[in-house]
Amino acid sequence: MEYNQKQLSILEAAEKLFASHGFHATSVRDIAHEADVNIAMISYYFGSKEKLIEAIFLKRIFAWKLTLTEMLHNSARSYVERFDSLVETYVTRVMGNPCFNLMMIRAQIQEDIGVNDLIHENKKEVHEVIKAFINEGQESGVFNKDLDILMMVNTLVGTTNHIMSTRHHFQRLSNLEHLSDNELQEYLISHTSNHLKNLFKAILIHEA
Amino acid sequence: MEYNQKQLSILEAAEKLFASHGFHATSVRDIAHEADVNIAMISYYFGSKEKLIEAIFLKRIFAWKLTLTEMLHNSARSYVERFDSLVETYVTRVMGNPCFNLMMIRAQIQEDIGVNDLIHENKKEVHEVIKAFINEGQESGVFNKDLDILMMVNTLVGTTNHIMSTRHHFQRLSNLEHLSDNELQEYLISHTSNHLKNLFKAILIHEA
DNA sequence: TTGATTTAATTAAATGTTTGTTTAACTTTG
DNA sequence: CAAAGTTAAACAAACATTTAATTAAATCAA
Repeated sequence: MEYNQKQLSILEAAEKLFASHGFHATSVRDIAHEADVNIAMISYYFGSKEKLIEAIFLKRIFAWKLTLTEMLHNSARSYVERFDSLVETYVTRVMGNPCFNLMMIRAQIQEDIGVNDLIHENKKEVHEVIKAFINEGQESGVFNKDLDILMMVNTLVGTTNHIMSTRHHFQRLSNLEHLSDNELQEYLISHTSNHLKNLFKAILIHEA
Repeated sequence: MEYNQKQLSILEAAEKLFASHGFHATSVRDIAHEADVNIAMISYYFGSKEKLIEAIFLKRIFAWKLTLTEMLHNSARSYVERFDSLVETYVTRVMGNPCFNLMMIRAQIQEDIGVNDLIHENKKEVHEVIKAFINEGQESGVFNKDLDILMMVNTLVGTTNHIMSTRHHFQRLSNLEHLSDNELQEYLISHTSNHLKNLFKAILIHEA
């Protein structure tokens, strides 16, 4: 799990190219060229194109699970604070790593890329953690009963991913074409997380 | 725009394969085999693999724009009824045509497939129609002011697409593995559209 | 520290498939 | 009998991966 500079160049280049052109449309030649290494280095270090994409996923998924669990178990903060922080952290993470998250979306859609089982296993664990947190908040009387937690998670993930993956359509539709990529990213983080927090608060803590 | 049986077989096979394996991972040989036609027929009828995918998009997009406009302009129904019908019709359409919608999602993510401009143009028109409808509802006092319509549309589209494209993950997480594909589809249509209607109603017609 | 020897890193070239598209011959149809 | 439909075979280009040769780095006894 420890990579040298050349391996990191390959991982970064692959993530970028897989994200914008897709796994199958990206040749190992393209990756080697983008990373400025010889073609054979990819087989030498990672074995194959398939194993390369697996390495990318394993690295990121592990880190996210850790962040999430620590955040929701932080009992120093109120349930509402922790929920807001969940939304904001998730949105920030997706908007901040568009390349990786586009890869992830594509891998879930595609049935033939080997990492699908890995992703499902991770989804399940993440869902359990969030469900446990919200149930705890319900028992302590902060959150409403009768919440469809799975649907809420799907709204969080679906909305955020959709806005991220079509952000340039969004930019044009909002007349924000004067913004730089970084400015757009900041804008999307604040607007998306505020929108979602409002939406969820309406069913989480207000009466029906 | 009028296709014979052989052309329809090709279109259907291509839609299915592009959806599950992606554009680049699907060879014209695969399509020819799935459609049970000779390889050369694809070039003969559609010119190229690129023009084949364009034909698929043009056919579907035109039909959806027509349905939507007619529905929202039907002044015999109340604003709330028309809004509910918008949500329900959209969800039904996405869940009912997973192949095509997976293709659409992928095309938006991928920058190199030629249909991206076509999709953006369509998105813009659809957004204008929905915006005009909601503004009308606001002026007649049915809907709240200060709505971020673009964010709402992104939540509708993002949530629905996400649930559709990860429906088998969803099925496992909900312990619904005993359902057939058709039963699952029915379940997803009703649950997703009810969830979204509730969510939107909380910010559309209830006070802040 | 030196020099011998092994290991790891790197390369250009070659390998054998698979790709999208075309061709030229053949059959069916109006 | 010409036009449209259909086919198997052929095409060059691009593909992922391997090979064999070369260089750099590491190891270690003297």
